[in-house]
Amino acid sequence: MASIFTPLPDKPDHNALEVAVLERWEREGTFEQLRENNRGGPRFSFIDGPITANNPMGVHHAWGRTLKDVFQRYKGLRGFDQRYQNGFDCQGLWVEVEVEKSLGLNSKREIEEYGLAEFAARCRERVARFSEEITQRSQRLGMWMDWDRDYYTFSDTNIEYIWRFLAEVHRRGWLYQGHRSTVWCPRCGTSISQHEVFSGEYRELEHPSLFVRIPLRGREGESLVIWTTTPWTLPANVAAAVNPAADYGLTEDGEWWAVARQPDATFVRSALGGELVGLEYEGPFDDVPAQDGVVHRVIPWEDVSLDEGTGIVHIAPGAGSEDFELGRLHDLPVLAPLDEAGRMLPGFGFDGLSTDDVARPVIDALERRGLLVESGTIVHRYPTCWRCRTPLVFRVVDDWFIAADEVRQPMLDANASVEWTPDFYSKRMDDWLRNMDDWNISRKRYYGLPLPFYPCSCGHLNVIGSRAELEERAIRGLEQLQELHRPWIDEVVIRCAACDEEVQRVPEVGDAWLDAGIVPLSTLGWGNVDNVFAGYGTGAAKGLTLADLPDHAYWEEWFPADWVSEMREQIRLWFYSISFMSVTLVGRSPYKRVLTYEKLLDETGREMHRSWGNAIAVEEALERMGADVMRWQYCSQPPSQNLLFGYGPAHEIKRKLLTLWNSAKFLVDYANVDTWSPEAAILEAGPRGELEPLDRWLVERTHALVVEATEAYERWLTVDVVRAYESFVDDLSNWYVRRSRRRFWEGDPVALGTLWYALVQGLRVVAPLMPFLTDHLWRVLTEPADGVPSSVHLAGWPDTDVPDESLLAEISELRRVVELGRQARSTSGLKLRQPLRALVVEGAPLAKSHAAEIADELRVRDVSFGTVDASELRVKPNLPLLGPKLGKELGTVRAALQAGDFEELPDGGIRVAGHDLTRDEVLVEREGKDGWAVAASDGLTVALDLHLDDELVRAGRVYDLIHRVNTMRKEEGLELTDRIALTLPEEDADLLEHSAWIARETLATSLATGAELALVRA
RNA sequence: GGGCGAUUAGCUCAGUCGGUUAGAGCGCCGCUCUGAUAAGGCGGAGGCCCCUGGUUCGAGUCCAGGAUCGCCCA
Repeated sequence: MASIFTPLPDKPDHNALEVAVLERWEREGTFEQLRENNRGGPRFSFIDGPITANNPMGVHHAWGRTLKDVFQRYKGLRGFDQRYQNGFDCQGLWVEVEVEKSLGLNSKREIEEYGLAEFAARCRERVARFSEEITQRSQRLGMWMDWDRDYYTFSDTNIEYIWRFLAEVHRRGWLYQGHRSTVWCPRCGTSISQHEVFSGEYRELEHPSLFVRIPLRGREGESLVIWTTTPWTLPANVAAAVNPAADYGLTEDGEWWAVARQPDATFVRSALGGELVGLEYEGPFDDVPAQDGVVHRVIPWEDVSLDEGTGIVHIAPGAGSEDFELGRLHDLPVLAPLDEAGRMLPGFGFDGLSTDDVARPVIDALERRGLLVESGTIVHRYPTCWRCRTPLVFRVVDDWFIAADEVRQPMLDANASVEWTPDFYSKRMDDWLRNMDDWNISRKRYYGLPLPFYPCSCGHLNVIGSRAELEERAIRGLEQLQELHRPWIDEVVIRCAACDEEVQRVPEVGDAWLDAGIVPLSTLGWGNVDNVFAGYGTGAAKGLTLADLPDHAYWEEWFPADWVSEMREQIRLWFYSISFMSVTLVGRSPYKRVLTYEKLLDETGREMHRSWGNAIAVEEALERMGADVMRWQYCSQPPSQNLLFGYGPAHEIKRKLLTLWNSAKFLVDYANVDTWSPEAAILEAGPRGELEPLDRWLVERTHALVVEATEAYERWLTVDVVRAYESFVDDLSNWYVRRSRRRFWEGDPVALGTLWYALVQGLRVVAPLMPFLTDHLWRVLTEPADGVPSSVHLAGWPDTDVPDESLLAEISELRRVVELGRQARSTSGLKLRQPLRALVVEGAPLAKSHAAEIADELRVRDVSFGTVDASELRVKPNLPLLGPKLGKELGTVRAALQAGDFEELPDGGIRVAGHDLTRDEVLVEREGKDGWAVAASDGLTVALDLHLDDELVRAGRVYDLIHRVNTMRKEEGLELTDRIALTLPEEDADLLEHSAWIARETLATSLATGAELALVRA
């Protein structure tokens, strides 16, 4: 006879199962069906922060992508219409650097020799390749997205939207070209913006540590001592800063130090910093041409630290950002010593040397002239480039900036309306916004957003806001403009709006966060007149995507996002840039809610690094643990903490999932034996027939799960879904199934129906987290029932019936009784196979109706509820009741109770320290009773009668015998249903009075006695 | 220096509205089950809940100060 349910193997093969489910989704168009079902439903707008299509996807990406998928799936189950648009970040420094590496180029000069058009082609190829790879991995992870309609930030459409933003920024007067000190990567040859600096790593680096004497003019024999870790900045020195409020002292050697820095020194003279201000000194490299005419002065600076160095700070406005700001304040000359590649410019005495190479000659020169007080090294944290890990330097260059001051408050206001998960991140966003500098948007590079700035020699800055405007104002170059990228865009020359002269574009490209930041406007068609089918795939994105360019009405519907989710560092990156651009253009936050999360580390808590050998590749994880297990691991994590990811935790999860699997397998196996099959009606109405209390409990327990899980999803906390579900499975398996085994062996349809209901409802609740296993089990469990959706993902959300709390409380009290009973048994030294006569329970009124279950669970003949007659009585105050009632008196009462200084009243109350307390106001526990095992906790006491008689001992032997026989059955390889002929040894002949019992439990068709215990298949 | 977090068992973490003997998983020890078996169940050992003050009848929990760690900004 054919099985009703497809039998399940002993354990799941996650990888194979997931691949099969993926094929089924594909074959049956499951995702398309879901979208079709939800079309026209309420909208849930999610906007995807773009993933860089530049490298393979990592397990840390898989975390974020899992969360995105989980909540879209949840909303899908709840009937929400969604866009499911994935995004790729496609241009900027990150792509360039990887392409450079793969081509073996290592400088800007080499890129230019290679040719910009060719270089751009290689960049696009890389994006095409990795967007495809990331798509495949994401699909394997179970991510449901509209994969043919991704947005690519290098599309001309996206670029045009950014132009429009920049034109608006210019119109408001926020755009300026700044001659400023910026953080610079000497290898990449470009500046790094404030938010990028901290994306790079601070590395422990060893640098020189120099104490240098600079002689004061007009004060023979007196010098200031300064400290620096960057010798290359010394030739650019123009001033020395002192803390005006600090004490300085002159040593016997004629050196000025902050007193705080030389606590043990003897000073021949002392002065406040303020008194030193204005003094002139000889610079350390006055002889170099760049220093011609520079007068070196002492200036005041409140921020001079007295915690390190000498308390006198060397100032080089051309080589440090604070120095530059101070220089402006005090009108100091700016000597910029470095070229684009971080090498010393002519005129500083060390032509062409790198910042590292210059250290030695500088030290030697100082030494020679007797200016070196001390030379050593220091290991300190130093910022490095976020792409190539080269240590960064400061350079004074012309960069383009967007002034942030006017948009700061509106952005703060917008953030005030955003709901953050976890909520404290809102404060971090505020902090970032309050401190944000002007946005450095230009990069002196090649493959990126072409900044549409055309500064004319007449002084007018032309900013082009669209391709149409460009075409209208172009004089030449349009014919070869295949896309809005270098080198083609550089050939287009326009006419100046002010003076009609020809103007060329600046060579700079834009910060990649402009590309990602415009997405809430560009992908949704803000301000666009007509929907353009497949209209987003323009320029470099042509052929990569079929995404539409929607019209403005669509934008109105889908903006702002109901929800976005990215990792924490996106606060200063994507959350910042989308907010900046949306607040500027449309005056409001582009998202209403955010889920953000911490960092992914290896399972021992170390960062993952390929070179450390502890990185886990996505493919390997998918194969070895499977997508569901990965996803479960991600979802188990509170988002405010680092996730420790690895195979160890994965193994634990597999074991937990095995409990679920076994519960399902248990149902399938016995239903197949008993030819029970489910009906679709159970899904909505619950199990049918005469439900036992335990069945009703499982139904309510299931309702409680649905309610808990729903609340957790609504709070965007997957970890609470996981906890709720794991506890549910534990209850289902270790209480319901274990308590109900016999009913399944007997084919009880009510038990089968109840378990089926609980399992299937449970699957629905975690389907978003674990889409494969749930759908596989759903299919196996629902196939025999007509009219059930073909996939759990099409089944919608279960009704959130309010669970019957009183029934749940009843069972939880029952379980406490059993737990204490087990504790009592374990202290008694009598094994569970030995039945006992009696158990007395005190303090568990709710469990009364479950006496039979308690008896069975603890293998006790008689369970009674009443007072345990024990030698010791322990009474404790019921604090939540007595605290408010007694106030300060509570201490006295408590002490008296503890000391045993009380008397029992006839009604069960307690008289203590002049107070009559009712039965409810105290917790009574008892212990110590001869011949009994007593256990107590939280006002609940159980006492187990340990006296044995012949009848009990014989019954214990029967249990032992049954156990031995069943072990033998298994060893002989008998099937569950095989019948046997059983022979008992002569000495057990007295057990034959229980032959019916023995026969039933061992499936024996005949019992006899013989020389030894034996069985044969009947 | 400013901001945001964290600190609970050997490890990783829960801890509800302030309430009685502070929990779980892993690891360790012991027991048990043998119709989940490279599993399951039960029990045990293992805690200065970072420190100091305060509020309170009562503080792991609330408040203040400090320490240490992490992150963000100077």
